[in-house]
Amino acid sequence: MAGIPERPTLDGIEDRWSEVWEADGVYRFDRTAARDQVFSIDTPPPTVSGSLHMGHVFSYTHTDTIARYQRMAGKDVFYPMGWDDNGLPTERRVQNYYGVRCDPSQPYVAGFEPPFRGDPPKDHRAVAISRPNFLELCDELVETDEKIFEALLRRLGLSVDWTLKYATIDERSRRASQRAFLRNIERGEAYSQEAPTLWDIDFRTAVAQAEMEDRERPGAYHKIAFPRSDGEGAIEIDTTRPELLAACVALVAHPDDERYQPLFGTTVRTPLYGVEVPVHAHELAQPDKGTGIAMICTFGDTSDVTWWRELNLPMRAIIGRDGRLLPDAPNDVDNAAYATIAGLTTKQAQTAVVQQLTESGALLGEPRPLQHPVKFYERGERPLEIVTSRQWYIRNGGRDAELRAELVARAGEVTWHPAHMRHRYENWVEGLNGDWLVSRQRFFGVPVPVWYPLDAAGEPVYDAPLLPDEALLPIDPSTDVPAGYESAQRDQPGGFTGDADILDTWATSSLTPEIAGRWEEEGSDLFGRIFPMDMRPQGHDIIRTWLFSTMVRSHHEFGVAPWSNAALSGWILDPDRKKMSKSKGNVVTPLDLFETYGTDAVRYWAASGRPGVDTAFSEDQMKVGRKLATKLLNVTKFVLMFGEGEGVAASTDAVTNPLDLSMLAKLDETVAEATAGFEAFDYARALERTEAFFWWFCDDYVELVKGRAYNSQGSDGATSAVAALQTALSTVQRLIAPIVPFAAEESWSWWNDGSVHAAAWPSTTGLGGDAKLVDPIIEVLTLVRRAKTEAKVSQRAEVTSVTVSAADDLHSAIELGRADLADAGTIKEFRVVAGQDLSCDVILAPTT
RNA sequence: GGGCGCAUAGCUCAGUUGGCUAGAGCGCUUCCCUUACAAGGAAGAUGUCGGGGGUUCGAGUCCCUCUGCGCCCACCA
Repeated sequence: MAGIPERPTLDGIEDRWSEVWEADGVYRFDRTAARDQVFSIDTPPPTVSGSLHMGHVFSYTHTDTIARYQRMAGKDVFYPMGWDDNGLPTERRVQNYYGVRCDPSQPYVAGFEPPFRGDPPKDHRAVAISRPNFLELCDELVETDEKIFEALLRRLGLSVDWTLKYATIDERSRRASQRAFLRNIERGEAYSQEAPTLWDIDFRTAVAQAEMEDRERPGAYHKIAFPRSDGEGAIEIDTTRPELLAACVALVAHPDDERYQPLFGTTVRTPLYGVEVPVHAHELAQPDKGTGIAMICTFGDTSDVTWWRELNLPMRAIIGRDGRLLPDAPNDVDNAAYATIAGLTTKQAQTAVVQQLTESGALLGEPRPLQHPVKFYERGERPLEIVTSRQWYIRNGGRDAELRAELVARAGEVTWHPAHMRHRYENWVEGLNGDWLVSRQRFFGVPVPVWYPLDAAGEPVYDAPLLPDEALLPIDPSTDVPAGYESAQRDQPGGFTGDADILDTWATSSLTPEIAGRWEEEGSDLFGRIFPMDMRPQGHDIIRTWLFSTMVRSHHEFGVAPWSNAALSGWILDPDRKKMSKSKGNVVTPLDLFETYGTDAVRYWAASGRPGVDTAFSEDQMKVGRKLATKLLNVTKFVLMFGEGEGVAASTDAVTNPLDLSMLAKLDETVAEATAGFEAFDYARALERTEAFFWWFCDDYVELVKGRAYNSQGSDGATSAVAALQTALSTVQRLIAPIVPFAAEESWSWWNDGSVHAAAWPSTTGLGGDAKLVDPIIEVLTLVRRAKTEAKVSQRAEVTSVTVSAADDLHSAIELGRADLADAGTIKEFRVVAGQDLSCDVILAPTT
């Protein structure tokens, strides 16, 4: 117990209490707790590729309020923190930060010093470094970034147990990721396949459907004439990608389209290249698009893939993995014509092809510009291409209706907050059109844990991958050697080769419950105590990635949904209702706001955003939060002045005055509502109810009974008032603690031992007072205040007499408040007379 | 094209199963240094509850419909 300070202040309480909480292990998870005593949280590991922003502060605060509530409600809270540091975002940051790029053909340099540490000049050309050197820099940068993240989240007051920290690149994560993936392979849930794949030409990796997004880009329709093989004129098609003409394998129109029905089964010749291609019918073709007949190329977009597959068309690939046209034409394409565009970028090739078509007369009219959506990797800068490559997939229902239905049904095991977020999940799952591509041609990630035997010709036998023993995990197939082989046999005919790819970052972060819970780690029984988890908090934008992928892995491995509740948080919006974006320069750093308003105030703003609802960034709300925190300190100081230093754990037995009981009845309602709010993961409602009571308590009730508490009406009245004040104070401090943990702890510490965050969640007093009894009395107080305000005198000014006119049924209540009102309003004479609506005749004492 | 959400005071939002004259905070106006708090306190003004129709004794709340805004998905020649 710290005692009451002279001048309560919020300054510095964050650092002070953070240290105490850490030292006392207030948030430490008890690993012996049984499953039904535990509340486990599948914390979203932030991507370690930059800085934490207000969106993080917003949603992490939401989760923390729930964690704190559950802890006070008696649960042993499993609240870990992780860092999502593997994958492309980190690689890109390393490239930009150090001015390097990974080139696996480079030799390792021991003790390598990067050219820069932070902000290389714009004209700097990235230095090519070996994969091990690159990975070392990844590790280095991630370590410093994570320290900064941890400091900020501690400052935010998150009640995480920092001893449970993990990172998605750490050894345990790699082990869990590889173990789960191997089991997917063994059960047939993961497979590798050579297939057309969405490909980012800058990152030079395959990407998944979930990571793809549309962006509006300018383009142009080009009308091209394909001469008919029978010599009867030409077929005109519109295309936005004339550069793919050499990759054309067919034309396609809708089967019902009478314009083209006579031509189905005939052939045409491609301009410039003279390749004979058939005219096909397919329902996917849209008669109202362009000329109603399209050229199919391998591959211009995803519908080309569909047509190519369903119409059994040949392959004429011309785009390489670097986004440039391949050096050699496909087999049956005139290589002389193709040579003029070989090696060009798609953009350069388009210019060249258009010029050639114009010269040959095959281009009809001028290109017609248009804006159209183009597919991008969500982190990419140039449009995705489609190339054929061998990749690993995990089955997610995209090619299997039965599995899809099972995954949709899993949503029913989860309570969604807010409920409509379930639709987004179902919508996504039902719209899947392919399995989950998990391999990436990148470097900083969990290696695909397989090798392939090489046949006599040195070709990999992909159908018979060599899998490691689980006990040896994690492995790196580029350095580790499969059982039964010698290191010298690597990449030798008859030997083996390691899979060079890594797993997509989601393939690991989809296992956060397993990673955090030390799934199948030797000597740990933790997982059984925390899984399935109670809560998955996350942004609604990653339902299709993180939420869904976690569901897929849990479904395959455990046949159960990984959590019982999913809490989806909204976006932060600019005050002008636009989604907050970094480019607009309107991003305020969290630390500045913590300094300006105090952490509690920022948390207050965050907690006022209802679950799942986009919320405007508002410093005004933070000011209100700061007021609340300040008020909590001040009213605590005031109430404790009456306790003679020892009013701790006030007994409600002493509360006898009906007004005090009425206040406690209101408090009981508040406790019930706040509890119901938190139970439903609605921290905003809990806050709103608590706050409404708190301000009423401070502004009205405390003012009303202040005099009595000062002993103006004898010791029984004072005892009742003080006991009621203390009961309410103790309760409010605990109700508000999940939202403003620092001010709550500070004020609690003045008169209690131990942390408020380890205290029991308040229960109702059950004293059965009449909550409404005190209302007309407060109303009279307000009328007296109004009279003074209108007379422009101090509230302390003396009142000669007050005549209250009120309906008969209020008289007894007002009588009960007579003495308190006289004190609070400095009223000499107080009368109650019969009347209709409540009104007051206030006669002020003459001022001198 | 399909799905979901939102629309209440100048602003940000509450309004839970339909029920007294529709609420809060911010902002605004006026006043007050009052022995917890002047980085405070008291009081006040402000609404065709997006439009139209329906159910009902009664609709911000339920049903239909229209409009506007936002998000997700599909389409992408």
